[in-house]
Amino acid sequence: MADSTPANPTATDPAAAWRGRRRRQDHGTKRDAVIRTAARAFDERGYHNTSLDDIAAALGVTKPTIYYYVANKEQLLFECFLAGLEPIRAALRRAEQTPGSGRDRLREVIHDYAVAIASEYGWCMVRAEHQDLGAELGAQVRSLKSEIDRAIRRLLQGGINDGSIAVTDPKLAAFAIAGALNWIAHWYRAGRTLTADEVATALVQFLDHGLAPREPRAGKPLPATARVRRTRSAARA
Amino acid sequence: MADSTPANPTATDPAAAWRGRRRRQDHGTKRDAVIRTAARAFDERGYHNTSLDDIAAALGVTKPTIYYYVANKEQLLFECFLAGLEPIRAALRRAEQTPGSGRDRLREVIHDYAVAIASEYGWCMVRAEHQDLGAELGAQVRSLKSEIDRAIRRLLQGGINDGSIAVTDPKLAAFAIAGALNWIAHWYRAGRTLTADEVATALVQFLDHGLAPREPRAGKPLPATARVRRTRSAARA
DNA sequence: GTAATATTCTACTCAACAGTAAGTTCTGGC
DNA sequence: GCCAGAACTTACTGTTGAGTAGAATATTAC
Repeated sequence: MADSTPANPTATDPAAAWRGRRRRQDHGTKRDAVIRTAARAFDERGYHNTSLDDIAAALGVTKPTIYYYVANKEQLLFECFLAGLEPIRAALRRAEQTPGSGRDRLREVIHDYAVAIASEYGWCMVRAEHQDLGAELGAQVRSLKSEIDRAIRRLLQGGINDGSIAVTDPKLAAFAIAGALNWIAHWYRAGRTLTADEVATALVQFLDHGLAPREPRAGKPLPATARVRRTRSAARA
Repeated sequence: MADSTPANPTATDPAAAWRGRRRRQDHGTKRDAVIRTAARAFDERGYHNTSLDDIAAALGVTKPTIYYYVANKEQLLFECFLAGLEPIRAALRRAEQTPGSGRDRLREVIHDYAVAIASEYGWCMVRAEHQDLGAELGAQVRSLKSEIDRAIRRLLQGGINDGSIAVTDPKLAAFAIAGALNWIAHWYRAGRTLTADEVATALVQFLDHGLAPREPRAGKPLPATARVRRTRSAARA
């Protein structure tokens, strides 16, 4: 749902915002193009290996032009983060208002979350270092991320309460689910064998299988604390 | 090999390798101290926000001393990666030689993998960018990582074949599991509420629950990890 | 048209930091 | 007690890249 503007060429080729007639383009369109191009460059080469000159070159402009649209490099990364995060927040808002079991609602969120991470903003959301944003923006990112974490935990807890989900530790489960989804940003490349939607659907299936209660019949809790034997891992202090 | 010296103070405080009266220390010990200190610094501030002067200062030496032990900054990161990876490779080797169902063997690997990621080398293994190593070392890292990925897929496939594991897509499942585990490097901090072993055990439980077949099959008794907790809530349609 | 404003450019500054040259000090071997 | 080489230092170089000043050009308003 991110780039749904009907026939928007800047979605596939942001530099198009500058090409063609030098007519006064919408300021917002160009700003979006800057952000999207930056996100792609960061994804490809990393934040520190991407100079603003690189991004400018990809857009067919010069470095000061970028400063006309964003305050500095930090803020550029921050905007990439926000742009990518929006669909996830939307999905969570939707889930809050949707009726249904916790598990059903979580399934929807997992799907949309996965698609969002598979987007060009995935890197900025998942792999960018908080230290690269300043103290100010870093704290904002942290806050937004933990908000999402809490929302997922709430969904899990809801599912546990209504019996649609069976996990022992919702906090750990939330981390595990987030990890499985965020990891998409590490391995997925658009345009290969799988579409983002296929990946999302497959992960929904895998995770949902793990969340489901083991047996549909109620009222027979097993005292199961599966212990891993052979603990010969050296303690690190 | 890495930190096997019994009462080794350099494990907690690598700078100790230089302190004390004993000037001429073992070359290997100091080199390990350099690598471990670098790993911690990278974890804390990121690769690019850590200068070699920072690492040198943490060790109580000067920058050229670091060059006495490693060729350059890239190689330093690479060594951190290798150091962290070793326990994982060991766990996989062990699994290959161990009898038992695919699921049992995978459980062991997951545990040891999680502990390894929770180590001080977790950042270097998971979050370091391949581009920051050169083409040469980057390719080596990629190769080692994909080797691990293949091993996990093999374990999954083995479990599918012997009926102890039920997943539809082993490739996707391997990514999901790796993601859940690697994500530890993003959120876990040693010395807080949980020990590495506790985290590992909890994740083993969560993931194992997801891998288990839905209902017990004939001839393959499953360990009692299943757990259904029903609260008194009514089901909603 | 012309003034006002928006946009983009050229041409810089300045600091950070990887990496090095060349010298100094320590230590074990003899 | 002297030497060879290991270990470490001080003091540099060169480059890269973020960020800026101010001029130039385009676009809109009138």
